[in-house]
Amino acid sequence: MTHVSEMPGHLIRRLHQISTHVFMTRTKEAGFDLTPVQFAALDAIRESPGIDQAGLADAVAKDRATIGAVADRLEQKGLVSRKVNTRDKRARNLSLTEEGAALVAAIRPIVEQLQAEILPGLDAAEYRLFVELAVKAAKPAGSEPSRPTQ
Amino acid sequence: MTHVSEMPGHLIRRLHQISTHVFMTRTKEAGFDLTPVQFAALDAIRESPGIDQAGLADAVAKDRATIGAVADRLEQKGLVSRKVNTRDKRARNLSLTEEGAALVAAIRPIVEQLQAEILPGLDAAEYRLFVELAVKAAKPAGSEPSRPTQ
DNA sequence: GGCAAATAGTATGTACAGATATCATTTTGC
DNA sequence: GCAAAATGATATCTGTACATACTATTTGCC
Repeated sequence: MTHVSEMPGHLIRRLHQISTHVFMTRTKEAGFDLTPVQFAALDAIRESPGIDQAGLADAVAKDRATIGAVADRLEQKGLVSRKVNTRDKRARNLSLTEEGAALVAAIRPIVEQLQAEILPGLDAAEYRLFVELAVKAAKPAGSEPSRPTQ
Repeated sequence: MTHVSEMPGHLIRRLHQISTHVFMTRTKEAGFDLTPVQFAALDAIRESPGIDQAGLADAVAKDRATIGAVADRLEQKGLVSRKVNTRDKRARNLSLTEEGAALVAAIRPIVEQLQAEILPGLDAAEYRLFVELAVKAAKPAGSEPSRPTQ
């Protein structure tokens, strides 16, 4: 009988927890107050300025309700601006403020560096292997780039 | 420059999401209404009947506040009984009710089966490799069993 | 034996995370 | 061109998840 602690579900939950903790600790040390999801959202907006919330939800793999709340907080922090799309009045186009762009630029190197700390038990080769397997596992069923999300 | 979608932090968050979704879908299909954390807690109590909440928090790697809330819900569902420890009146000893024990026995095979679905993109060998790497990565710094958590 | 430190649990507040329902607006199907 | 379906966003609800602060109790130390 498999022990719960060796089931992928439990292991992944543990890693998620460690990952979040490392992120929060390191970024706070560096003087920032941002969650992993907020960072992911900012980075996605940087890559696709003017993206709407549904598009952002898709880009960071969250649902619209969650992204709405995240956008609220980012707007309140003055990192993101939200403008009603003139062509589709249902949609809100998101873009980084100057402050938001500066913050992403400053925090990105830190985030890249802390990745290694998320998997401290693995050596370089194992780390690469883990990432490779995780990418493969997290990819949606049809792996061909036939549906470019748009 | 590494893309966010290939950073361990993001990959792990995605996998966690998929994992939770598979768990909820499959167990609901089978007629159960239980979250992954609630299942983990029940299984830990089954393994250590009479464990207190701090011990349980340790066993499933959550903090005391979270476990208090989980225990509330499990008690309300009639799956767990909470008794004040007579020797230490601060502590509450948790054990499975008859209903709780029956539920764990019924749901455990389902949970074991759905694990494979969490990583659908991986073949058997890759799956085993992933679990091996995840176990290694999730293990606390000092890997020797010198500190048996008690 | 008595007081400080440690510990178990609870309460509160913030932030995801997803389900569901609702509303406004746009697209479509005919 | 208009009703119906689809879509973008918001609101609400449940459930983690953790930090911090607080109470009650126990333990350690002198």
